[in-house]
Amino acid sequence: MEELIIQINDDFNLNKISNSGQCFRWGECSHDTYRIIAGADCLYITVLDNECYKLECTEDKYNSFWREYFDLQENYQVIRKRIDQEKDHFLWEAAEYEKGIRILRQDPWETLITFIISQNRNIPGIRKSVELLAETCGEKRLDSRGLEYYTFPSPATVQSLSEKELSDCRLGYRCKYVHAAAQAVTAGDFDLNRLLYTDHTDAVAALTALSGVGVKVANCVSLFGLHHTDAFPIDVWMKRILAEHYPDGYPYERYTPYNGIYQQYMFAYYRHKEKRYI
DNA sequence: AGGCAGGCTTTTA
DNA sequence: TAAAAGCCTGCC
Repeated sequence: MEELIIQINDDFNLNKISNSGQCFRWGECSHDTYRIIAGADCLYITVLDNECYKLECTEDKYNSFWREYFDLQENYQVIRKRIDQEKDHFLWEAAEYEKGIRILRQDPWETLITFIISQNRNIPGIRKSVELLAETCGEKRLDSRGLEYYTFPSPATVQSLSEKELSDCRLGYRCKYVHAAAQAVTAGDFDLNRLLYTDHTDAVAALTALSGVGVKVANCVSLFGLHHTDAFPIDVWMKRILAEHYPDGYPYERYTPYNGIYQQYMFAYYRHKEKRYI
């Protein structure tokens, strides 16, 4: 088995990332090991001492895929230190508590489908549907420990599914949204990768043109799938946070271009305080 | 025109 | 039974 030890001298907490609600195919194997499925790849990662981690992959695979996936070229300590403890105590406290969250660089297509599925559902339900979709039409592979996993299916593969096959993934009324998105991407009517190079406002405008993609889901895709770190998803929890802690308006300008990263700290922290882990 | 009520699949707690 | 990282349609 290929193994690699890396040291990460920055905020990086697997448990925080896993619980942050941006990824739905992370599995906790033990208190210190996670199995991560992303796109067509699977990785076991184990926490060691002194900011060191053991990755069950080759150095080439780390350099070509996982390093970028974890967004390791970005310095989150620097981003976190921009918060003024006096001016914005709630955000400061949230960031201190949720230190270790990073915005993963997930695949745009996988992120789009995942967040269409996410609407009006809790996290266990989202995980289940994503897994069923992968099992239905993803590719079966073996991970580094010889266990099976399913890759996330391509747009063409999802587009080829029947109504019943999608329905059996427990997608409910979202079936037609998932199918339409797969259709648009497969036909070339919708160029997701182009949106990697626009700003988040343009990306949100393009994404909301898709049926079943509203402003909230579009901002999630922009943030988690296109890595537009200024995207700021507002769901029911963020509405509560804004009403409770920013009754006179939220200072977006102060935090550009990292509004989305700060949003993640607040979202996770607030849910933690409300004891809503799922 | 733009805001709002009601409906939607299914799971989870 | 209500709520869940919502969105669409139809009505006013």
